[in-house]
Amino acid sequence: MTARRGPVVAVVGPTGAGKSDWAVEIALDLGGEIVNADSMQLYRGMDIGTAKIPEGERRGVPHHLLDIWDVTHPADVASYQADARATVDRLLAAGRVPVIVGGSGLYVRAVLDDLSFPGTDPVVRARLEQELAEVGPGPLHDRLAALVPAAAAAILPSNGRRVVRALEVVELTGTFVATLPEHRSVYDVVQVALDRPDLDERIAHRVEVMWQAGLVEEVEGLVSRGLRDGRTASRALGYAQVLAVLDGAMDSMAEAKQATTSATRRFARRQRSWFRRDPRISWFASPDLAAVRRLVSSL
RNA sequence: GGGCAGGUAGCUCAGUCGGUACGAGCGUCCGCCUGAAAAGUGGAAGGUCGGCGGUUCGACCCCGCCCCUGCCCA
Repeated sequence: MTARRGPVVAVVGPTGAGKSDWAVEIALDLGGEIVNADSMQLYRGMDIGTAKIPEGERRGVPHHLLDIWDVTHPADVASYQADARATVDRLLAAGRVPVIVGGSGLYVRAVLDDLSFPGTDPVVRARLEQELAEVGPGPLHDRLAALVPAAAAAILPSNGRRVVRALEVVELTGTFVATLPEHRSVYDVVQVALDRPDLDERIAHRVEVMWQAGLVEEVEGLVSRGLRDGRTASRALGYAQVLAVLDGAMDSMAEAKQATTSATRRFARRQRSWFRRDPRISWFASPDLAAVRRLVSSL
């Protein structure tokens, strides 16, 4: 493992709080560059619905790991981790401050913390998923319990997704650890979270603006590039709902908009509970540049 | 003024031939999360069943009056 070094800044928190803009300010202030840690902004062409910061608002600050995947590419934390680590290391070597920004909790941890992902095997995975579809999660969980009791105890029998992955890893490596490691970083990092008391209203407004800005057209354009086949991209908030209307599964765009708003709020709550358990994070209700500067200099 | 339908969880609604509300979805709150993570998943808290009175051993469910909402007729 690499020796601890930095500084690295991470701007996290629920969606719609204004992380991107604050991160640009921070980068400008510290001589840094942005490293994206938002799983959906990794996709090329998904701009409006992911609220990707427009070129014109980046104020000259280089942004890395935006638009690196095609919509058909299934998201993959492990490969993201490799890319992000390489980027961060390169920036540090150049004397720049990496400013990691994003609301994908697992992705942020994959960059900052000592997480190493066991391998994967498409064949094994496909077989297990097929089995899951046929018999449901119960029997698979029973099997996991026989193989690695501790892992089974930590994973609920109803969570087919996790059970499948656990079985896959067991098949590949002989065991599986079903709990996340300590919150300990491999870098000297300052993590700040931005949240807002009026986040729900902001989200509703943001969704409204996305539709006005042409989200529907964006989705239509992406469909021709294979969005429907994108395992991850097709499920993105806003995109999934527009697709549902285009496919006739949902009646109207008004309904899609409403569904997007409530799903986004639900997502924001999940993000909060993810980041809340990380004791290293300092929370802010509005951007505070001076506070970040202070935290960085006290590293 | 008359008629009809309805007033049950924060919201939309189920439900009970009179015997402790089996409620559901959404929302809210809390939690989990190692190669799909804007995904996946578990739990909890919320109801004096519109008001008052009556019948009854017992009413949210029956009767009366009243209030409110919607529709219809005048």
